[in-house]
Amino acid sequence: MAIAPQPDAMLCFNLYAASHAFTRYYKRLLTPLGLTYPQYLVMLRLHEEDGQHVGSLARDLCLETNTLSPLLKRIEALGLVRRARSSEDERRVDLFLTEKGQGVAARCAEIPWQIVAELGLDLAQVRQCSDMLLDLRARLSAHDDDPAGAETEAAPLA
Amino acid sequence: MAIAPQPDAMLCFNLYAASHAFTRYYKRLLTPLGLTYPQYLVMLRLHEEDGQHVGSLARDLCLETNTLSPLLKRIEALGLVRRARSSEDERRVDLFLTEKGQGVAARCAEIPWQIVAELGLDLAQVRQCSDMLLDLRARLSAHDDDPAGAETEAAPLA
DNA sequence: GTGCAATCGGTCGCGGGCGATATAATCGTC
DNA sequence: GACGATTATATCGCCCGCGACCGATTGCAC
Repeated sequence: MAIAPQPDAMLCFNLYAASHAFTRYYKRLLTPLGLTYPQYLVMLRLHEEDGQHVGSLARDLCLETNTLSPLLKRIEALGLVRRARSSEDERRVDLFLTEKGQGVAARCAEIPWQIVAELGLDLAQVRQCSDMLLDLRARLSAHDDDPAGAETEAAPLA
Repeated sequence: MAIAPQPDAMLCFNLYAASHAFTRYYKRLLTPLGLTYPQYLVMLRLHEEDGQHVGSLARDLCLETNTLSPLLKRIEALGLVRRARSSEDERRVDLFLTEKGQGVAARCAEIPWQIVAELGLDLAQVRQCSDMLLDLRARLSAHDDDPAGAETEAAPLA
């Protein structure tokens, strides 16, 4: 179909397309809560561990702080989180769920189970796929810092 | 690490994170060509099949035309493609690689092999993962039209 | 032919995602 | 205490990605 011949192009494109498809799928459940998918991820993380600061959240979600800053202001404007300069380190901004935010976060936490049921996903397969993606991500980020890997410089084509 | 307990949340987040990681990884190779990742996808498709129209490209790449229209104007401004109203159907806009565009597209087509080599990916595993993602995408889009579960949502149209 | 629905591509607005850059707080060293 | 380096967050600009909506073209009735 699309991007046919090259195996890696297939993989990367399938990641790209599946990720967008999942986000679209979530939208049906998130719009009633007034949230977008990245905002939902933030709520999930704060539901697990309240009082984190911006950088911690950025590391967990693999995002830059310049992505999170405006997003956090938006969900603050929705009355879901409170942002407060840390007293320990005035550079940091700690994030706390409001009472309303705790309610929304609790509803967010139910969504994944709902989706597994709806899609009829096999949990073992889900786990296997997740592991593959984790491995892939590790390989990708390993080459991030290590520009032009140790040996793989020549042979652009097998 | 992030989004721990729920298996689906793990899968969806891993998709999300791996997709972004791959895009970042590609950036190192695409920036020298002056392309972004979605622009690269368009070039790949036109390399495979020149003269497609906008809607065809949108279907192949799972994007909306309102995403592609500005993107196509950008790579037209780069001198890589030519946009022309179809003579058969004046509603359609056909897309053709310029001479410069053909050169860039040829270089794009080499990138996937380069990446497989760099990452040391196992082709069988890559294929397996791609297949899982395709299956997942099929399930997701199947539920797109089919609102919620099978719980008699009273489909508006038979 | 006339009229109307469907199709195609487009603009607009908004929310990401990130590179480059700015600002303030903290740390390390003197 | 002074001061440069580092760290944490934020701002700006650009490019997606898409929902909502628009104008033009086409096809299908009739």
